[in-house]
Amino acid sequence: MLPMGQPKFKRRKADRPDEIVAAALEVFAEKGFAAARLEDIAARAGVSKGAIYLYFATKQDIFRAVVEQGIAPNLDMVRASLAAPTGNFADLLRGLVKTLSSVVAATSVGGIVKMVIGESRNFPELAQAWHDKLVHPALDAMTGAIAAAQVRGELRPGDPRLHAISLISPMLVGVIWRETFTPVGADPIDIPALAQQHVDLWLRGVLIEAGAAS
Amino acid sequence: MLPMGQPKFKRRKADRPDEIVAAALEVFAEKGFAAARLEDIAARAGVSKGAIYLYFATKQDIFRAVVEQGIAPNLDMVRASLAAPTGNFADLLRGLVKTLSSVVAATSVGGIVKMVIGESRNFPELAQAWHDKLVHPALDAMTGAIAAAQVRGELRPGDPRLHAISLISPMLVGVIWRETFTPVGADPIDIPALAQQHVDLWLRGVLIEAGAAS
Amino acid sequence: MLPMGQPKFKRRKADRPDEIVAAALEVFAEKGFAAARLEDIAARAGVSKGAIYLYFATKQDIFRAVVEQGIAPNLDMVRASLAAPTGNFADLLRGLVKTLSSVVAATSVGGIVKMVIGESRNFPELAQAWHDKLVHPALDAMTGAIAAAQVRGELRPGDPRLHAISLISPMLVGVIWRETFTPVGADPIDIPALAQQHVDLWLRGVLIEAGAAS
Amino acid sequence: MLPMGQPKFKRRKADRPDEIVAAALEVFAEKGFAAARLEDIAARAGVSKGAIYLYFATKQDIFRAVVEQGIAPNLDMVRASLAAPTGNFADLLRGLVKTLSSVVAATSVGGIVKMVIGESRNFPELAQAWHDKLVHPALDAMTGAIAAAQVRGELRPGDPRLHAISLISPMLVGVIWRETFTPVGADPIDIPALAQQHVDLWLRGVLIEAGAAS
DNA sequence: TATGAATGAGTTTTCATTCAT
DNA sequence: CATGAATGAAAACTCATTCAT
Repeated sequence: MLPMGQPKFKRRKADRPDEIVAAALEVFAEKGFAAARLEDIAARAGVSKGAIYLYFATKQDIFRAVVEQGIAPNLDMVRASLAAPTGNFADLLRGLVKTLSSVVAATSVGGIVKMVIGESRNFPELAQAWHDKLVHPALDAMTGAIAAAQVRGELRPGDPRLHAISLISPMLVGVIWRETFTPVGADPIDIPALAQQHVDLWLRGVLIEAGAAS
Repeated sequence: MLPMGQPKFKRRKADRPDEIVAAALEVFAEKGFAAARLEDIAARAGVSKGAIYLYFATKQDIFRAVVEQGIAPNLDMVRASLAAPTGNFADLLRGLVKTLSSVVAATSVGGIVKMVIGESRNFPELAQAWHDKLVHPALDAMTGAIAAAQVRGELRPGDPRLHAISLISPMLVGVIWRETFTPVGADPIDIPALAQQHVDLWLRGVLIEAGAAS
Repeated sequence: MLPMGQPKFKRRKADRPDEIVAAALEVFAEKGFAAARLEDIAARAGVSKGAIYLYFATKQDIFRAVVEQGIAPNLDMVRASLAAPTGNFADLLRGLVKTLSSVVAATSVGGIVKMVIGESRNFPELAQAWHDKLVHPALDAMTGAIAAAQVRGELRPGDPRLHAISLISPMLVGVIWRETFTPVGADPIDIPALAQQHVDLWLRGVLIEAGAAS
Repeated sequence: MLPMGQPKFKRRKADRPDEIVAAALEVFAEKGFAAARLEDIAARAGVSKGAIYLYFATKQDIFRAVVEQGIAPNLDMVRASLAAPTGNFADLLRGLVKTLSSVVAATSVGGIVKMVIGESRNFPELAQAWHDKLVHPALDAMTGAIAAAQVRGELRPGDPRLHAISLISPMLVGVIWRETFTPVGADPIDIPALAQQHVDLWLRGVLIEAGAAS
């Protein structure tokens, strides 16, 4: 029996749950919920199978933690963008999209999005949480901003919610493409470039109208 | 009313595979591959578990059949749209999108798309087949049409592949939304309306420019 | 509907059971009872799976028929050998062994023996039938002949049953070797040569005794 | 009585595989490979079905382990016998046979031999391993010893390999008899007695020749 | 707390047997 | 009689979860 207790470099137990969730995210994103094996998650988190049950009661709980943990940071980002000073719409949008596309490129939202989509029928509560807490507020905010800009005469008329959807769709598709087709040899999509070109086009129109060149 | 009543016979070898694939599509789309139970597929197809193995060697084979069977009809649709008379780009596009959005609204592509995305890591061959046989050709054709229209001076410059992605993204997102969020109480997205407004906007631009006709 | 009945070359239905038994013998000998598939037997017999059930109620019944059908012809052979005129023992034995080893070389007893050995615990009735109807009578007859020859002073003393076993063992081992090791590349055993040399040796002794050369 | 009572603990990773192999040997020897149920093996080993899969990947692997584990100890025995001091052939042989027949009487080779014979077509690799590692070396050694004794003038001429086969056959048949016919009521064969009488006879000859010493 | 051997319920897969044609 | 599609009971195998250490 060692006289002086544990080695000081031992990982703090307080970090364990996060490490497990991080490992679980990888495995779930790769295999989906049902095909993911607790043993793989444990191995990737560097703990034993049994240790996982010290922090989570069931496999479903881990999954829930993973998906819910993906909400908060993105929610913050959305809130931050909404809190921007109300300049003109074009500038607002360009700023937002820049932030968004860098977040999307840098984080693992991709995997979580895949999971939310793929397991929406098996975990409706999670799809709902994602919708209610993240997707709907974000979409709502953007819809509101568009409507306001329309009222101000900055934007043409048109259903503002559909406009909002049009705006973010390519980025979402870019993420899905990266998760789905790039790994099997498809040409990658340059998400920031796509986002920028899309927004430019969206803002300026693509048809060259006689006498109305930009 | 049929003169002699429907045959209630069990022997229908020729029809079985399609019935099984149809049932499997429903179950796989709902649960994903791993969580789908052969027993459920069998029950929904109205056959016994054993009968499935008269037509498919493994569960994976059923899955493959489902996903591959989703390629051909859509491929035909793409081909048909490409064979359209070469009018001006706007008309071509409006026609294509109309077809596309009605197909998307009427068929079960939604479920298959979900499966392809969700199981892309577990069945890379299928993701690849979908990409190589359907997604890439379709995207390529659209990219070509856009590039041609740019050359003709109908469209502004810009990366034509990214343009093509921008164009179809909202429809894809609409389908995913329908599969993911509508079932948990989210406001549905009117896909045809979205598609039309998106195309209009894409073609005409959304910013009201001084001196530009509507 | 054909006016004149069946084509005359159609196989007589009376032959069917035998054909099935013959096919079953092959498959059972190769795979053993449990691993043999009815479908394989049917295919090898050139009939449908269903047809088998017109002649046999269960798979076990086919197996019983196969094993029992292996008894009768061999039993006849034993009887014939026993009915031989009581010459001196050596001649009797040489005749018997010649017959025996040619039978063994020409027929499929090998496979049946394998089956009887391998399935003796699963079908004790069959092991018993083989013992009671074939093995025991044959062994008994030979034991009797040896005992008689001992009484006549032709043979040295010794347990006659053990002597009988000694005598036939090499032939049995030869058959088992042929079924077991020859197919995996072992040098084959020349059963007739083995039988003859064994009997010669058995009759004459192998030690060269001083002053007693044959 | 053990001082502290037997540990009734479940955790015995090191012992499990052997316990499972021992249990499997019994079940396989009784039922054959295909008819043996994992559940029976597990029950006889005192573990759950699942525990077996902690040590063996498939049912076939267990079978292989059982059969291969039967090779080594017998191989040792053969080697030991061969290492005997080169006395005259008769003594060598009597020693060998004594060892052999006691081993055969005391161990479970019988069951394994049955399995090797019965499953030779389903597991050719195992039949081959038994032949190459055990049967062939043993037979070869004996063949060599016989040939040498012939050269020394101790033994009469004759194919030494067939001689070797003649010599061991009765013991093999004795084992098979014990496994096959004794359980269904046949008179048992006294294997050591059979072996001794066989060797005596083999060495001395059975025909009483005029003028020959006993 | 932490481990990982052990459990057993649940799933895929096989195949003897049935039965509609 | 004959067929072979269909059935469903049985068996191999997996893996989330428990628990002795």
